[in-house]
Amino acid sequence: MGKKSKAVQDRQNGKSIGKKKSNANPLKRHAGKKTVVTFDDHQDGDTGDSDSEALDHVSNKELKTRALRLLKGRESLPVFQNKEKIVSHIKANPVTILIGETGSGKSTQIPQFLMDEISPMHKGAIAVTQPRRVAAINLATRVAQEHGCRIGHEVGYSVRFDNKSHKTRTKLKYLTDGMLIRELMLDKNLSNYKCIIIDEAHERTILTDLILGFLKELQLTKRKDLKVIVMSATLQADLFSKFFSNAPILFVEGRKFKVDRYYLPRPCEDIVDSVVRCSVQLNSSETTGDILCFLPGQEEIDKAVAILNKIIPYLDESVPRITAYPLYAALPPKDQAKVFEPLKGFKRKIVLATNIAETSVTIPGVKYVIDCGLRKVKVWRHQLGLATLLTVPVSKASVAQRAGRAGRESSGKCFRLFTEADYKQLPKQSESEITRCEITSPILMLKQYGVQDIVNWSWLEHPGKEAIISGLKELYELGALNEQGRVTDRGRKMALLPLAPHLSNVLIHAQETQVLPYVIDIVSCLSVENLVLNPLPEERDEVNERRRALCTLGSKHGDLIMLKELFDMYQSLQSNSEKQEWCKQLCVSQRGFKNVIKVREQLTGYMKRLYNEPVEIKTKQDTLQPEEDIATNLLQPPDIAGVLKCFLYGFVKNTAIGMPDKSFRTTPTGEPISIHPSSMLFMNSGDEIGPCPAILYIEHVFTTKGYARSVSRIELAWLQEIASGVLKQSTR
DNA sequence: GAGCACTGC
Repeated sequence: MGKKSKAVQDRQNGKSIGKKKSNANPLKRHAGKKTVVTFDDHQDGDTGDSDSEALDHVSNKELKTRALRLLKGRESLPVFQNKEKIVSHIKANPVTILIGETGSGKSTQIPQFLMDEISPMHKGAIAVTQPRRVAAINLATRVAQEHGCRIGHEVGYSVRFDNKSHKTRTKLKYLTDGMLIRELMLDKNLSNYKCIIIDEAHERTILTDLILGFLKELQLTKRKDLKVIVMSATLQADLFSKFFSNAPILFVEGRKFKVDRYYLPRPCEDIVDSVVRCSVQLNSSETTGDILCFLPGQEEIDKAVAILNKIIPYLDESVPRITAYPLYAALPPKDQAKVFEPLKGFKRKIVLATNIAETSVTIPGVKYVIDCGLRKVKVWRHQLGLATLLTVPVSKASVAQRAGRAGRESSGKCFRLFTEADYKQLPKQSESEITRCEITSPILMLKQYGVQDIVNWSWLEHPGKEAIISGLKELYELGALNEQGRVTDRGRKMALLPLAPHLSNVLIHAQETQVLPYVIDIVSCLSVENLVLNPLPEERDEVNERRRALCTLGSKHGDLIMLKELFDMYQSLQSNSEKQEWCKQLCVSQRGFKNVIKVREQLTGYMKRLYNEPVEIKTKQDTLQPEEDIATNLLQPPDIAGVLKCFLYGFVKNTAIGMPDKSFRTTPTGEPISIHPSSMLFMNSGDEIGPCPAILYIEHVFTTKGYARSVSRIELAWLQEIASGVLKQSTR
């Protein structure tokens, strides 16, 4: 059904493919000359990424044949059998809540049904949002194959730094929820779309929650014709249904294998110990299949791996040889990749992972799951203005998701390191992001969109009045909102930058004080996660020493300046192998630095547009200098003051004053705060410039005590200069 | 003397 029309569409597109290629790669490399980003809704195909169309040599006929071959597999998916029912249901209702279990094929098939079946009278495309980039790219790639077209034509995707979609030609677009929010800001009515599908809505990310609120309001006002489908894997259906005035719920069962669940007869005392015991026992009793263990954090994982490695030599010859792998986000990508390598011979993988393996990473070959039932979660305290990192029990939904990891390829077993009674006590769902995070950025988005009354907006789940008020206050203090609560010119700029409002403000000040080229590098580094990695305990001291020796300014002025020094050094290295070796030596992520370059290009483009003037960007040649020169030429001490003062404009509240006993107390509340051991300034004796009179930090996290992360040394005079200015503004 | 997980034209 509808296959013929697809073929026709493809033939029509055959011509434009060649044309596309000829103007596909004009830009890149020379950052000084071009702007990658524009503020226009310019969705044309890929913007010149060199990996563009690997399928170019394949004929349209061949694409069709390949699609036909995939059809059999599609037809066996559970959603396919219910196609008629699903489609007629969606046609009849403005909002459909679709509960599809994993393996039902909902994310790939339903959008394709709608592509064929929604009346062509309805102009516009179908958008499918995903919380993660890789998912959006993978789904789009798969669906393009099934549909028999090239990626970026009828089927495409749009994620940060990578857009393979066409404004008019693309009929089905997979995008990250962040990208759809961006599109909403530019086109408040989403007039290019006839249907929006929100996938993985049960994950309840802040951005998905926001989109659902926007969609509800749109449907009530300017887009009564807009179809909305909310897809969710587990039971949060009632919440979504109620939110969309009791929209009907559709269930589609999945196709997964049976997973047997086992509980402990009584609670365990030490989860690391229990995980190790359980996996070793499992290794002796079961012959095939790998083991995936969920532990709350890096500390527990490293411990468990160390214990397993000690035990391995003593294992009986008759049982498979164990290889233990840690898996968490802060691990260098190379080590992360090891969990995917198949083992040869009489061997078994034991992967010890954080929550990363619950949704983001799927490990093939897993037949057994050991779940300690805990995870770490960051909770923002609005009253205190700091984040706390807590170890908490997971939800029933999470526990089910984790167990499901054992039944992806065949039937499996899941061992829960808690009692069945404890299981029954678990909350149904985890606390959603919107209720536990800082929401300055979402509030600014809403304001910029034109929402006046934030408290009474159509929140899927209300973040709480307190959170909204502290967010509004914060935005006012940053100069993003005026006394009437309206977005200022500065606020408009801040909303357009893909950064937290605090960092946007830093960038704006940098522009105003002519230090943008330095500051933009540091801000880019800060917005890339896991750039500076944590060395393993045995290499920790060496790595710290190397960093200290290379970053001479950073060791005096702190982590922000260190980031700049590291980035300059990275850029100055010629060959890839040199870069690789350098990254390894300093325990920093090469992939991270590649992202820094992308972020910097994007931010540079935005700043250029915002100020309508060229921003001076150093080309490779400008930053190419030996390490000594970086210290002498690139950042002179007066510049450092100027650079750090910019950060003070975004983070005045994140400052602490040095006490005579070398401890620090925060300026807003006088709480004690310690410099995090990962900081350059940790154990800093002050050297020739004396102990820090005050510090500025990007993050304040409470774990065992209050820690300042990404710390810089500042002078009391700067603090007085800037704090009084900010104070004046906020008390006016 | 320590680091849950995502994401943004």
